[in-house]
Amino acid sequence: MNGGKIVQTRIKNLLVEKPVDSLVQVAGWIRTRRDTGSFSFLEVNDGSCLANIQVIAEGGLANYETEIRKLSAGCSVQVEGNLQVSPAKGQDIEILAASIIVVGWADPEHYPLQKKRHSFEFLREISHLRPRTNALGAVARVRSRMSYAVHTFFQERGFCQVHTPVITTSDCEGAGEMFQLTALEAGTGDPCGQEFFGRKAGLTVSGQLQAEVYALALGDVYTFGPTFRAENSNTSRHLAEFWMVEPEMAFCDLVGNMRLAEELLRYLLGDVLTNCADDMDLFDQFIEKGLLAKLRGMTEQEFAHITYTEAVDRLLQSKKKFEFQVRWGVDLQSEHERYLTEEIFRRPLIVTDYPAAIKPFYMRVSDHGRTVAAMDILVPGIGEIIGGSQREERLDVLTARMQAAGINISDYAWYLDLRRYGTAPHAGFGLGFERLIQFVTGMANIRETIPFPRTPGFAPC
RNA sequence: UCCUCGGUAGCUCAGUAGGUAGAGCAGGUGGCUGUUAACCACCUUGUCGGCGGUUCGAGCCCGUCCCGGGGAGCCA
Repeated sequence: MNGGKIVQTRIKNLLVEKPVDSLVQVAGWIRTRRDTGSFSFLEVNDGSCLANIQVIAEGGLANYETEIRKLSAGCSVQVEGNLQVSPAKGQDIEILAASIIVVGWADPEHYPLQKKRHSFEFLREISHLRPRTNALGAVARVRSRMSYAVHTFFQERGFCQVHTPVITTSDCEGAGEMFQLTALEAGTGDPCGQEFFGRKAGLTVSGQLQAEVYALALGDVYTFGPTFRAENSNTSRHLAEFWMVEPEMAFCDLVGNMRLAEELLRYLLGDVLTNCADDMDLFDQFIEKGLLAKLRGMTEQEFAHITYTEAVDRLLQSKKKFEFQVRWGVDLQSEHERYLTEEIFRRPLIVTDYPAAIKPFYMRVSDHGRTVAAMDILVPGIGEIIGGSQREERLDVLTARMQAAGINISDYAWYLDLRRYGTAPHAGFGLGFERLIQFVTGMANIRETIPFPRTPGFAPC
């Protein structure tokens, strides 16, 4: 170490390149130590990949008795030594240490992570340490790769990324409760925060309305950022803060919208299967048996597609007894959605053309006026993963719908201007990023798909 | 927010005719072995979720609150 960052090799590269008989240096955290009579085996993980590298620490090392025999899970070390072929089963290569520097100790009496498997509920209580586990580390790498793939997908297709605001004064109807913003100390003044922006402001529930602005200037755009919902919702599929991918395309209708959504999902699945193979194997083996087969099937098979009306018919025809009755004009319940995607079609399903009365003002009304050009993509196990629509581009129709919904037109003058000046058909959708990660990793609870989950009553750091 | 099941050692859990608690793993000590969920022996550990109540006596019964799982609503 001669100032600056320690120069070392990432374990991922060592395991791929296997530069046998060369001097290597790794830095990471001890997973386990096993002693033999005269030397010790250390499992070191540096987070670059799922696998550890085995380090042989011989008794002759200067700090063998004083330090190495005291190493335990969680300690950070810097190891230098010769990479050699391992004579025993279990690993191809290992490092015969020439020196091991203990960078940071982790008192085994108090370090909460043990060698054994922990419950995800417990790990959630130590969100600052859980990325050091195999499963949560794998989720973090998959999440990073998926994020990269989202950008690659859109950039390769000429989409322009737009950073839509986190603070907003316009509510995106039908997108849940908005967190309200204030600059005042609690209880000292206007609770709605009107003192700062001059009007009620909150954290965005969707970047869609602002994305529409840029779509009607740049053509194809997308936003990918944090989104907030103040709903008091406690399920394995909800977060108060989550990330959403929202493309918006000008001169595009519902068909083009559906095509893009399906293409995006299949691209992302293919990418992660190719580029996160080891992590995905872990999920397939320990989190959801058959996960890989399920995902591969999705990349090969086209999504099913039916209209809401057809979905209602199919549900009515089925002999299945539902808790909630199926009826045209009423939104599909979770049990209906799950039955459609898990039992009837057994693959991702796009449902389109919902009744206008149950959908927000911005969705394009059909000629007969009964339905809107909406689409939901349902996947087995998760339910709705994408929701989108063709937007209402006709000024008079949009204005009428907003008035019918009781929306203050003057607050949305800017939104109506998009229809007043050079309006164009356009469409887009929102993809819940964590729900996608949930689907891809097989994690049962969405709180394991984001580093620091925020849920009602839970935001520890 | 509603329904439902839970909260006991650091972790995962057992523990009802109400009589102040156990196991496995982890941790500590010693031994053994190119080990890899290592193994063998011994040892340590508890405001039984919080508060209140019933009772001579509560982990166990009652009330209430908090937290977690599953489901619902809401949604992505």
